[in-house]
Amino acid sequence: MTKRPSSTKETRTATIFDVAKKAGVSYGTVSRVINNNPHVKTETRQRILQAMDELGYVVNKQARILAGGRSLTIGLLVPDLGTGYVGEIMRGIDAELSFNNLDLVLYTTHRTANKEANYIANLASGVVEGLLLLLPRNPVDNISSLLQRNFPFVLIDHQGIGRECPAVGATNWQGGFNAVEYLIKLGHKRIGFITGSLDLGCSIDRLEGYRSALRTYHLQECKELIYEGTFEQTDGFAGASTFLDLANPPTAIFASNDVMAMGAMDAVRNRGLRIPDNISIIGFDDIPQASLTRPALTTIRQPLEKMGRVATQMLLDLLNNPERKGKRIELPTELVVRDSCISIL
Amino acid sequence: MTKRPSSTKETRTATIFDVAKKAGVSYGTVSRVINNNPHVKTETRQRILQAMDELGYVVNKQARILAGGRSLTIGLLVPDLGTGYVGEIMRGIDAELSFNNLDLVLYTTHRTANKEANYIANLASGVVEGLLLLLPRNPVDNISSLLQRNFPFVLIDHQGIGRECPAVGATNWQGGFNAVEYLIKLGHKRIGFITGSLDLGCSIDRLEGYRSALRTYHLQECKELIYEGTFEQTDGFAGASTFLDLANPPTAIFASNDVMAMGAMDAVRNRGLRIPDNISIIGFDDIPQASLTRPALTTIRQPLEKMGRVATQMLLDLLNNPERKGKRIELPTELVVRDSCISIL
DNA sequence: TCTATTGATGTAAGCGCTCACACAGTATTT
DNA sequence: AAATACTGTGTGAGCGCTTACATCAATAGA
Repeated sequence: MTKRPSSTKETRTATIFDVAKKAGVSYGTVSRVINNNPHVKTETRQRILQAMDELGYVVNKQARILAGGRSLTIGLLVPDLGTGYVGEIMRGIDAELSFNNLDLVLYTTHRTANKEANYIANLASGVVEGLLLLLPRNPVDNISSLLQRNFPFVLIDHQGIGRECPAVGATNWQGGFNAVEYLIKLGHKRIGFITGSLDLGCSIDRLEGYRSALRTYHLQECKELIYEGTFEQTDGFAGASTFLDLANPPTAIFASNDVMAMGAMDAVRNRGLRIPDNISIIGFDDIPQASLTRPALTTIRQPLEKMGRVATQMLLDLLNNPERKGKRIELPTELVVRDSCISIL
Repeated sequence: MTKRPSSTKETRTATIFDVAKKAGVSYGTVSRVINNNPHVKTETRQRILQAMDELGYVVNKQARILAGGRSLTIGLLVPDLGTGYVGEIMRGIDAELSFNNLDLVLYTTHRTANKEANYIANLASGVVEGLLLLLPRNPVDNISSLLQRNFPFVLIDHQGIGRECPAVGATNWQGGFNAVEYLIKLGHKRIGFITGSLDLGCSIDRLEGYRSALRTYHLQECKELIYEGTFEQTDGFAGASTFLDLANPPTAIFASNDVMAMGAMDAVRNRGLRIPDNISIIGFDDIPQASLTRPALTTIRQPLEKMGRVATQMLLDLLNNPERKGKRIELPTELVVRDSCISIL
């Protein structure tokens, strides 16, 4: 309960009253300038701006929010930190926010799971103006609560519930299709697929893309060539191992994300096999590590950084136009050919 | 300037007054309960707590800060996002903060570079109670400003100015020494060293560790075997390339961080040489990618996640005991042997 | 038994701001 | 020329809380 230095006399920071006094106007006018209210004479505005500058005045965010103003900060809810995936998206968000002079409050899921009330209250008390939800774990609860409160938010890399939510994703179906098509054109006929968590729409879409490509090229879908994973490296390892144990193992493996692809690479090497000579591997995401593996991983690039950017823009748009109903945007994926796939024709 | 739903009548959240009314006490007493003031009868406290619970009351942070209370959030200043290095440290910070029920506001350097005033003002107005500075770019300015304001902060992976600052780092000297000692014991006599940014204390320390190890084992330090980098992958590539152009190239390269080590690996492979057969490479950090490279990178592990944790604990300690003068803590580094170094004895 | 101390509560003031309203002055309309 | 609009500004109230002080009862010390 220590008193902050800022509240002691000596370090007092300037308030609108100080500015008003210095500029010879009332505090109300200063407030108008702060809020870009047009009803201020240009000359007066100049004078106030100058006074602010000389005093080093900066608006007190707490007071502003409390009085009903804007907080100019948005919240970001992420499942966890430290994976390249989240980092990339955050970079995009940060860049966009920075450009618009907004602050970022970070919430991690494990935290808010315990303190749901607190987190909701933060929203309610205006700490953040809007929310960016990155791959939320228990989306239905959160989202319906937000919808009900009419609180602005954008989902990232998540389908939302009932497609009614503002969301930014990638063309997962197309990406899956392209990956498999690429392998097929390389001559592969037996292609193993390691899925992501099937409770996530993106995973389903990638799976459907895989299936569709097989159908398009008149290949039979084999049950034993689909392994259900959860986006973890160990799933990739296990999936690939399972495939290699098959009597008739696949000649190529498509993993629903890069991390699992790396796990698969490990499994393959573990058997003394070589990539891509003995088996081709393709991933999904193009996280920064993908180009660093040996062999460098061929993958479907999701524009993660851009997804962050676009989602943020969308949220800002929603904030400025509350009546607007956010829609779902899908950013195109792209095949990035590196060294982990080979033609067997 | 849209009004938040929270300020409309229908969605009004409960205030201390609502709680007070429900519990049949005055708002002051409710405030006491919130702030753990001992002067409340246990029975009364129970009643208030229950009322809070029933009303779903949560304290309004803005009002609390404005009135002079604690914000319960701390700020984190990072140079950028998306590298494994920052992510790992953030994980530690987040875990510790989460444990203590504190929120996190994220500032990235590029942003605050432009908006220095804003950032300082945020501090002054109590948005954050303390600050964690991760590898600040222009540390002298920031730090002296913070010291002068007597504002609580902790440096991470940075020496500070004049060793007077609370800081958490790793045993960079020892780590550098151990890396080189390991190579020497493997029989290497010509060891190239790629430095980090030499304006950072940690880089200097690693360099000194390198030198000290050479001296200890009676090896001559060669000017041409020290390449000055800036922690970027391209520096690793350039440094290794330079070494390989030497008439008498080194048999091992020690890079001041893993990212540069990866760059060096690329350069080596680019010449058609093999790691570790033709040249051994050792890094520093042990970022998550390090174990994914081929061959897996031998490196000096910095306990990044732990550094984040410890720094956070230190900051919390500082907040609770303002009179205490934070000291510098160095966490031990550790040699992680993987596959990128080989004995040439 | 009377005063000093502490415990438990209530109350006033104010943190720095925004918003709604009031009101003067100027411009535009009829 | 009067009515109507706007422009530009000042003022009051209040956001939800903490803090300092006031109050009053209960206990302790003399």
